Amino acid sequence: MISDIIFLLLRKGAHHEPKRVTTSEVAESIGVSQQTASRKLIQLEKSRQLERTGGKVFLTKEAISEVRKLIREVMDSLEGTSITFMGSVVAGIGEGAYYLSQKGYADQFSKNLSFKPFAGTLNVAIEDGDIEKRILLRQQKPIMVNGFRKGGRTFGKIETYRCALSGIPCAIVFPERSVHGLRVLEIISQFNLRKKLGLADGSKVVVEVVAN
Amino acid sequence: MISDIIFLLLRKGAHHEPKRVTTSEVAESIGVSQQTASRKLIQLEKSRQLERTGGKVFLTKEAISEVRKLIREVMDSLEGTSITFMGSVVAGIGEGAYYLSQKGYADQFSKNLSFKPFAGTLNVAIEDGDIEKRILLRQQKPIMVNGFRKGGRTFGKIETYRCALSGIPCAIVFPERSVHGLRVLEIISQFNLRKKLGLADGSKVVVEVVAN
DNA sequence: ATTACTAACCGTCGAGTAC
DNA sequence: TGTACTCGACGGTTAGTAA
Repeated sequence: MISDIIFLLLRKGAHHEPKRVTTSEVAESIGVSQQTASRKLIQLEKSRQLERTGGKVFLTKEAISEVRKLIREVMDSLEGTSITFMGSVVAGIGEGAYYLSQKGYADQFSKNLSFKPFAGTLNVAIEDGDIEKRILLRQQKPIMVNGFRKGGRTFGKIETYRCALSGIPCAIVFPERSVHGLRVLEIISQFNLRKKLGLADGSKVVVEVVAN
Repeated sequence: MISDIIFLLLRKGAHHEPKRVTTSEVAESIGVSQQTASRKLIQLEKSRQLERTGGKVFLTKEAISEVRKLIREVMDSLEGTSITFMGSVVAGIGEGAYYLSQKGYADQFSKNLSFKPFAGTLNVAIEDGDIEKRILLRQQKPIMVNGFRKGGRTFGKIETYRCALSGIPCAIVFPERSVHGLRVLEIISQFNLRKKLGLADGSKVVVEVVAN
């Protein structure tokens, strides 16, 4: 069983570098007393899941490895519930970037998808054989991003679905009035996917939809 | 905090369909008494994380949703923990080219890694300090390329990991029976990397592993 | 066989407190 | 400030056992 504290420290980034964390802080976060938090930290230190020096906490490789193992196991189990598209990168017309730069959308993406999107979409033309999967996907309940008005212009609502490209958390977006046909998926992510994954027009990609 | 039992049931596939699970089985798996397991199952049922009917257990959508949330959080945190090897190009013995020319492998590479590899591998000797990173890498879930038989010969399975050299998407391959020691990584790509990146024996390279 | 109750146990929790 | 010790009390755990 992986302790709550490990997940907390992971969220704090204590796997990268030692992070300053007080016992009261830990206590607050996991809902126990300062004393209990202190004791638990000592236990974790003894079992070599973390190291402490000068009030700073650092997760050991062993602990991270354990977490990775759990994640892998769970992902394997959850697999099969997912829809997978094969496709290739196609050029966009830069319109996605315009929409993503709108605060009205960006804030909602951050809130609902838990990442703030890079200002640009990756357009993926899916293989003919996978087009029916698109119908399947659209039958699922989307994560909604509401429309808004700004400067006399109306920005329509956007329906999104979480997905992953090469393990990177992304989202497929379906704007109310899409300029794309049924063959193209518009994908947003925290990163510039072309750069991060070394993609160019024509690059083959696999878009794995993960359930919300 | 997500209970051990939820992860156990997930591994059993109790999110797809009700699964037959006994309290003793659960007890054994999580290292408690049968009585405790029984109690915990009752608690989980009360908190609507699972449903039980006729000795079968079924995870609720709520529980699965919770797990997905955790997984997403952890993956986001782990992001950027990417492993990077420093190394230098070394001469190969041309064996890689022979393997890659085998249709049985090439097709799978195309499918699983989404590029059809150039018939030749780049061998990179990693720096001594980075050898432990190799262990770390091997703990991650590889992209599998299955073995096959052809003309009475057996070709073993290959475990691969996505990586990038100077932004070019590549893969590190670990054949089941490798001729290389722990110091050498075998890298494949769509391109002739020596040509494309102007590499010669001894050239320093950075191999960046990207999450699968 | 399996599940789940009761009862006694023991371990964990947190208040108080020293450092 | 913040950490970690002691110790009384509470709650979770297990053995025994009934259904």
